[in-house]
Amino acid sequence: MLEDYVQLLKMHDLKVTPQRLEILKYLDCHRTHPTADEIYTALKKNNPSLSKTTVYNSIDVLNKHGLIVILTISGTEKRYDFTHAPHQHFLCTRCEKIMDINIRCPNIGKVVDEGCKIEEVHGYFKGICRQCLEKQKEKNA
Amino acid sequence: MLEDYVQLLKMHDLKVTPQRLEILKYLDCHRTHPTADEIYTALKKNNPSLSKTTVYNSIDVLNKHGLIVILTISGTEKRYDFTHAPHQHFLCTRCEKIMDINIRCPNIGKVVDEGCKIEEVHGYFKGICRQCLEKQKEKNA
DNA sequence: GTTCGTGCAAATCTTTTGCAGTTTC
DNA sequence: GAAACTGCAAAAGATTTGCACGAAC
Repeated sequence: MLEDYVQLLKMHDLKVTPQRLEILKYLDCHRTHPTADEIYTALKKNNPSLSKTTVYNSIDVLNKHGLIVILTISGTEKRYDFTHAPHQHFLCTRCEKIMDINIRCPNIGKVVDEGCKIEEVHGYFKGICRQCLEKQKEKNA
Repeated sequence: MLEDYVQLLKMHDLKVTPQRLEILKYLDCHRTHPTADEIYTALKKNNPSLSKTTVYNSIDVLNKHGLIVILTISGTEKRYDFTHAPHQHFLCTRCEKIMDINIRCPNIGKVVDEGCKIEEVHGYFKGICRQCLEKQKEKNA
């Protein structure tokens, strides 16, 4: 519901603008870790005046308020994730797809030994995804 | 020993060039996760003809052969780490320093459930480091 | 009405590419 | 001597900045 995003923004004392609502909604509905450019291109269709600066600006505030997470698993561009249940990410180095994975690792996030305050935890795994492995198998056969 | 780096390169069937030796040595001796620019600036002092392209080229082959690891914990630029014992990284969002941390997480790297082949594991933690926390405490006092 | 957000153009920063000349093996 | 490496200049790609106008509260 769009009203949910309105509430979400208000809860964080953020001004409610159509652009922010659309970006939030897009990220909530597309858990595919899109780039800024992908968000921009997708939303531009229904809002031709949208600018990339606004996408970056909005991403920045939404992230600062914890509504979205920035992924740096791909070194070349940032990707964005609607904030939801903790999970890790897997990048296939063959097809470049990024997918959510769940790894049981009870110790993650519990490191306070060294006296530092941990606010964000990112588990990034890289390798070859099932589809790509299977494609290779077929090829070899 | 410089001879060690020569052997390391030869073991991987890589041509031994002064630039590669220097870069390897630099990363081995400076476990501070430097950027390409930091490596370049540091090595340029003793080798004024060094080019940034060579730094990037060398980094690329060394990484492809597993001698160094690329860190994407900072979204803005890549950082490099001489390959050694598995460990995780912590980025202080206040002072921007990146440090090694060790987290006991026996499950990490053992995910083959989903049928994907994991080749690299990166644990990135972000927050505020001890020094910055203490600085803040003093300020508040 | 004031504060904050949007969008344009230009700038910045990191990394990549094409290519001629040089080095390694 | 062939193949690979280096370094220059230019290009590419992502993100940021300055600023005028407009929207939200």
